[in-house]
Amino acid sequence: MNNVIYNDSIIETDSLTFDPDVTFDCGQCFRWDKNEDGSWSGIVGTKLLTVAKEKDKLVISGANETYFNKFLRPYFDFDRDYPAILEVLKTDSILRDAIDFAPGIRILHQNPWETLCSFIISQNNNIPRIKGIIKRLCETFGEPIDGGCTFPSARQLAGLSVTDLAPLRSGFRAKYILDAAEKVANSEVDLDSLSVVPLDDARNELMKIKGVGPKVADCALLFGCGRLDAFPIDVWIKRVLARFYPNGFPENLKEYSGIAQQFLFHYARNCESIAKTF
DNA sequence: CGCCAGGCTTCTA
DNA sequence: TAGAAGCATGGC
Repeated sequence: MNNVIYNDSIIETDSLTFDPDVTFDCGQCFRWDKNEDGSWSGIVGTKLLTVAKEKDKLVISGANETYFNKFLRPYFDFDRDYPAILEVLKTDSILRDAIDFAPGIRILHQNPWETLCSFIISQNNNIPRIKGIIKRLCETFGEPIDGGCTFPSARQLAGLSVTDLAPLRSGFRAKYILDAAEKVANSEVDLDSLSVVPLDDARNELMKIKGVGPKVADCALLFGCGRLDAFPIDVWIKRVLARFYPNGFPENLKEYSGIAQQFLFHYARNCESIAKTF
């Protein structure tokens, strides 16, 4: 996206290809919260950011220019040509409806460890409680920063016990979090390789962790490793596939099937005329 | 009270 | 090797 302007600690971009209301609320991230004035605040790395709509622009504050270029540009995937990708996806009639329903969804490129850990917590769970567990995880084991806490690293969690994690109230998932932390901290699972190796190899690498199956692995790959070809299949996507793609998802769109998945997920759950028929 | 929540592991036939 | 049960917790 070339219409991103840095201006005295404020980043302006257009609101056409980035709508915070759907991007932050479509189930891909858990550390952004809506403020009373309609803006969003969330922690990315070591900074608390705020994203606010102003007319047809978005204003992102909380980062200096160096931080923006090094961390936020990749996080928001600002250098990817979303309009061009969406044009291709819209050659499919179902995707055209899904994209028109909420055109401002972007796939965030989050930290791989944070994403993996978050989606381990997400299993058989609902979004408000997922956010609560993650909040307590950061407050208990992360580092304090201005306005909140960082997400604890795998190294910070490795070596802890299930009893140590009791304050999170994460239930049966605590042992999975610890297994992930240990395997990542001792390099038994190599997160750095996941963005470059073949997709199946990346999934199998992640599934060495207890409590990580195909769905959690694909979410970590799509939302945390920039693997836009990863296609997480949950109950909603299963319904979409069964009804709209009985012969399988179009082969020619697989390169960006992860982006397509997120539009379909949001569409199936939030478009009333579709959701109520499932 | 029972059911469900962006699943996965374990048990069973 | 498919299919169901069990899993912690909390909201409704």
